[in-house]
Order: sequence, then structure tokens, then C-alpha cells
Amino acid sequence: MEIKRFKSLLKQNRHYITKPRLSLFVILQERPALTMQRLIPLLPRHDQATVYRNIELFEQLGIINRLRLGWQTKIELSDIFHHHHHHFSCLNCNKVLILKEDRAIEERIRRLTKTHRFKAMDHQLEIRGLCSKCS
Amino acid sequence: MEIKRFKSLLKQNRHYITKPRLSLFVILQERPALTMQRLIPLLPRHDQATVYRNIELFEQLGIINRLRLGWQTKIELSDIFHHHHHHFSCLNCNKVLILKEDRAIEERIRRLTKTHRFKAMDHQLEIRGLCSKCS
DNA sequence: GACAATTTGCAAATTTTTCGCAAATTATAG
DNA sequence: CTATAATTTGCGAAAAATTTGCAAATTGTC
Repeated sequence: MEIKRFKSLLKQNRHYITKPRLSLFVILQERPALTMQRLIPLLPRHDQATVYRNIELFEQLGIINRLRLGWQTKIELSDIFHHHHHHFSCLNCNKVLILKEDRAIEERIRRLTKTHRFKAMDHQLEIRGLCSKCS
Repeated sequence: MEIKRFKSLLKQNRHYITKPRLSLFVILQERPALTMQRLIPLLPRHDQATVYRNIELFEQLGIINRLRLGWQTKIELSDIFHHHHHHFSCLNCNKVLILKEDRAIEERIRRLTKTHRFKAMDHQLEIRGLCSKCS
């Protein structure tokens, strides 16, 4: 269960396990990349300030990533909780398609970071264009 | 001169070549990825509404890209005007390093999009972590 | 269960982005 | 070069998005 790891991640960092945090996590698990505007109404029992504060916290803890996909900034669970993947976003219909991780690319990235002496923590690849329906 | 191509791109799309647009373009050429907050004060002779409107226009025309680099959303000229490249951003000092394009990755991406029947227009890769100074 | 610490919800403030419109600027035609 | 038509700008104001302060509620610890 991912939720277990979520909880222990909070504990490890001395944050409380609260209802708003749990619901937020569950929603993020169920849905693909979401904008803030879509996310907030999905948590009607909690204040939007709470959502903002927890999204901020989750980002700091590496639980989520904020990505610019197409024209919008969206939020999604990070690789710790989802399988690592890349995105294809359609500039016309705004849909996002998940591309599963590609060995060759991953390997190449690992090399690159080594050469440059970075300590890479994660990476994201977005391909933008038109999906099969829109082109 | 890039500025020539910039102008003809505007013309092609029946937009006027105006002073605010020219200064905006020049600034974007001179600087690496910028946030809106940094960009606006760099154009003190023009209203921020004008900057917003033109950034919006530039994005539609593909002149710029908005990227989420590290914790911030930044703006930079697109591949049409810069050499295609990728980003490494440091989560500690917020600096962004440019990684020049990598043949292997590019090739792999081309394959991927073919397989999925996307019409890919561009793509971006961001590697996040700690730079050599911060790690 | 009691106590201490953190978090929440709410209202209000702040920041960011957008809008309407008159005046200025730009392109086009003569 | 000038007149005309169309677009864009600057400004103030509005709207939207995000953050803050603080009392009350919730959570973790003993």
C-alpha cells in the first residue's frame, strides 16, 4: 500500500498525519495530473488554504511534482508513488498521455548527470504536439 | 540575425511589430530563463499588462516556452531562436544549467513519438537535483 | 486522558493576472 | 508623406490566485 509509505514519509519528517493530508493524497492517487483549479473543488470539506499549504508541503517532501504540461501547470504524484513515466501533451485538446519509462533515455540521462557532476534526484520529459485525434 | 526571423514571424501571423514586443524579445535573448517577477521590472517603460499580453502572444506563436524549472515557472526563448537544449536545475540554489542537446536522447524521442502516432512539435527535459556546489 | 505541538478553517490581505477603454502606435493605400 | 483603418498600448480597476494571522480543532506523546 502506497498510503503506508506516504504516512511514514510524513512521520519521518515530523509532520502530522491529518485528514486533509490523507484525502489529498488519495485524490492525487486516483487522478492523473491535475491543475489547482480542478484539485480544490475535489476537496470540498477542506479549505483551499489548507490545500495550498499541503501541496507546498508535499512538494517540499518530494511527494508531488508540479509540471507545466502544455499550457497549464499541473500537479501529480512523484515517481516514489507512481511508476516513473514521461508525458506527451496535446497543445490542442490539452490531454496528457503517459509514456512509460524508456530504458535508453534513462540510461543516457544517468550518463549525462555523471559527466556534469550533478546529484540528480529526478527528471521529467515532456513531449508536446498534437495527439492522433487532433492532428 | 534572430530579430529578423522574429519580425517575420509576427508579420506572417498578422501581428504588429511594436516597441514593447521588440524590447521584450531582446531581453529574452539576453537572459536565460526568467520568471515573470524578474521579467516585468526589466521593462520599466512598458506596462505589466502589456508584458503579460505579449508573453501570451509569444507563447501562442511558439516564440517562447514557459517551463517549470525547479520550484519556479520560467520563460525562455524556444528552440527556434536558441539552440535546442535541456535543463538541469538545482533544487537548493535554484540555478539552472544548460545541457546541450544529446543525439541519443533526441533519436529515442523521435522513435517514441512515431510509435504513438503523435505529431511532436517540441520537447523538454529537465533534470532536477543538486548542482556540484550544493551537494 | 492530559498536555504540548501542529494543523485547520476562516476571513482578510497580498500578489498575480486579466480586462475595458481612450489614446497612441503601426500598417496600408493613395 | 499623409490619411485611414486596424491593432496595440497604458492606465486604472477588476478578477483570480495565493498567502497570512490567529483562534479553535486535531494530532502525537506520555
